[in-house]
Amino acid sequence: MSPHRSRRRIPDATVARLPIYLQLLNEQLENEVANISSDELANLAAVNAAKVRKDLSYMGSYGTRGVGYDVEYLVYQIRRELGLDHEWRIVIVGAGNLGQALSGYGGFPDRGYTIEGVFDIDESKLDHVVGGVRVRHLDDLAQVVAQKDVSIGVIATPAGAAQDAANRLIKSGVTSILNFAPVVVSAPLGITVRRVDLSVELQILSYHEQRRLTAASQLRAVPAESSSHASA
Amino acid sequence: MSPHRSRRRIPDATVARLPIYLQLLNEQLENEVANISSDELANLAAVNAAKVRKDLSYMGSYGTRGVGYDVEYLVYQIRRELGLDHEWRIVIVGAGNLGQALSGYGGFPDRGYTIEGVFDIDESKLDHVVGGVRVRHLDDLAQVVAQKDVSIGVIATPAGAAQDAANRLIKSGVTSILNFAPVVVSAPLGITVRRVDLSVELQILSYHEQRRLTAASQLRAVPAESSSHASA
DNA sequence: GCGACTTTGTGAACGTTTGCACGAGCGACC
DNA sequence: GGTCGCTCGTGCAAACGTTCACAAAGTCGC
Ligand SMILES: NC(=O)c1ccc[n+]([C@@H]2O[C@H](COP(=O)([O-])OP(=O)(O)OC[C@H]3O[C@@H](n4cnc5c(N)ncnc54)[C@H](O)[C@@H]3O)[C@@H](O)[C@H]2O)c1
Ligand SMILES: NC(=O)c1ccc[n+]([C@@H]2O[C@H](COP(=O)([O-])OP(=O)(O)OC[C@H]3O[C@@H](n4cnc5c(N)ncnc54)[C@H](O)[C@@H]3O)[C@@H](O)[C@H]2O)c1
Repeated sequence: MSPHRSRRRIPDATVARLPIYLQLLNEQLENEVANISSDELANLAAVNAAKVRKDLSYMGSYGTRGVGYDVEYLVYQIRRELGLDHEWRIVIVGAGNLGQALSGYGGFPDRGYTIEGVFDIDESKLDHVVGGVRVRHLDDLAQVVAQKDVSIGVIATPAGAAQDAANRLIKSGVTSILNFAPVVVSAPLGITVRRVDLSVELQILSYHEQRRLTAASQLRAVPAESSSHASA
Repeated sequence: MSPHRSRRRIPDATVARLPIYLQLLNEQLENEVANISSDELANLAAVNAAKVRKDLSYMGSYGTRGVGYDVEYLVYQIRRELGLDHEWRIVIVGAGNLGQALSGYGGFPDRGYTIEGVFDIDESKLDHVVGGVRVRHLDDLAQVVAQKDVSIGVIATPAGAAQDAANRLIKSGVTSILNFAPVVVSAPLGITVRRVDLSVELQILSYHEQRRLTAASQLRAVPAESSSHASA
């Protein structure tokens, strides 16, 4: 496949927003909306309309002036750019509370991600079936990754085991890692690591909370603080 | 309390890194490391040393030239800045897979967050005890939030119910929301909303995966792509 | 076919974040 | 007390990201 290949490099900030546009556009498709303006999409995503246009322009995706964007075509474009025209195979390391919740999560298969295995070292968890996937021993990881050509690994182990899990994933051939453990895992260049850390999120929230409190107690009549952030 | 109050406004990018420094510094404390240089901390956090120094300087936290930073004092400073010298009360809306995993998660109480309630509308889930917290009916939300002075709400409902959950939280008096549902929830100015979306993370990963593939198939000898991102 | 209207695509201005480079301060040792 | 080596704090420039503002390109009604 190669009608037109990834032209420019897309800025990180834009890449992080494309999935959100995609989700909103899919909702529009379900409501049989065939066309959408940058302004409408911007409202849905709670961002600036110029940003939407610029983001979309990176994909070379063309709207029609005076009209807007064809929703279906836009969905196609974004999916292609994000690599969602492939199917991605993933493994989960750690079959505890979080690992099990993830295994059972419908959001994976919905979007073209197939869970090829869930791994743990706890004997008592082995062979349990969670979310339709049997828990296997961590020692089988390399084999499954190689055999099924898995490229994404999810770490759902306790913090102490996360770096080891990452090492094993990388050694097995995984090139992208999503880490839920609250530690910084290091990886060689060429491996993409992203961290999702609940406590970091909470601490950012409490920073703003605290700020609100002290701001309120200090000056009573401030112009109007910008808030309602990176809305979700 | 007001020994010295929040001086300047701290940049968002810095606020997002402070929790990570904090986590690393706490680990250092456990290892009885009393002092740390910006360079060492930078290595642990996988960022640039100048960035670490600048980040810390926003707090007015002073290191000692030629020596480094006192770990304990730095921990104190960051905690204060993030509002972790208060205890924050939170509620969780949605007691499904994710809500239950969150309720049972040790990471909350560890860091000064107290779960004051878990709420659902599914009769069959009411009064179950998950993670030491009894599941209550959503109709009790306002009462609990008011009575316990809850400021943070976590949304773990299906996507369709998330906006309603947010509305109820806000009406009840919550001012910060952490949303796990894959939708954009809108909130009035003055409410901080953060979104944690698994599928967004995966799509960002697959974008990079896809990029690696097409880059490899196009030019064989590129200088060396920067990767190994926002390491965790 | 023309004018009124709409909405895109993008240059340019502006704001934020990063990273370098270096002066200044501190400790240690002579 | 002087010198040396280390590490902080920060001015500055470059990179990155956002927003404005407007010409260009389209639709639509007549
Ligand atoms: N539970 C949550 O809601 C939640 C939320 C955010 C983050 N987290 C983080 O996610 C991670 C997992 O949380 P959890 O609640 O599922 O913990 P858990 O203790 O329930 O599960 C951890 C699992 O990992 C397994 N494990 C331990 N060492 C392993 C290794 N070396 N290789 C493979 N598996 C190993 C354990 O046997 C266990 O099954 C933790 O780092 C936690 O901080 C959890
Ligand atoms: N399970 C995961 O691993 C996972 C991962 C990432 C994101 N998510 C997202 O988190 C959310 C919850 O996921 P889940 O797997 O726990 O789903 P779930 O279906 O297991 O749980 C949802 C719960 O919300 C309750 N609920 C429904 N409507 C409600 C309402 N109006 N008010 C209060 N409660 C209501 C339901 O009764 C149910 O108990 C979803 O939006 C999902 O996309 C889940």
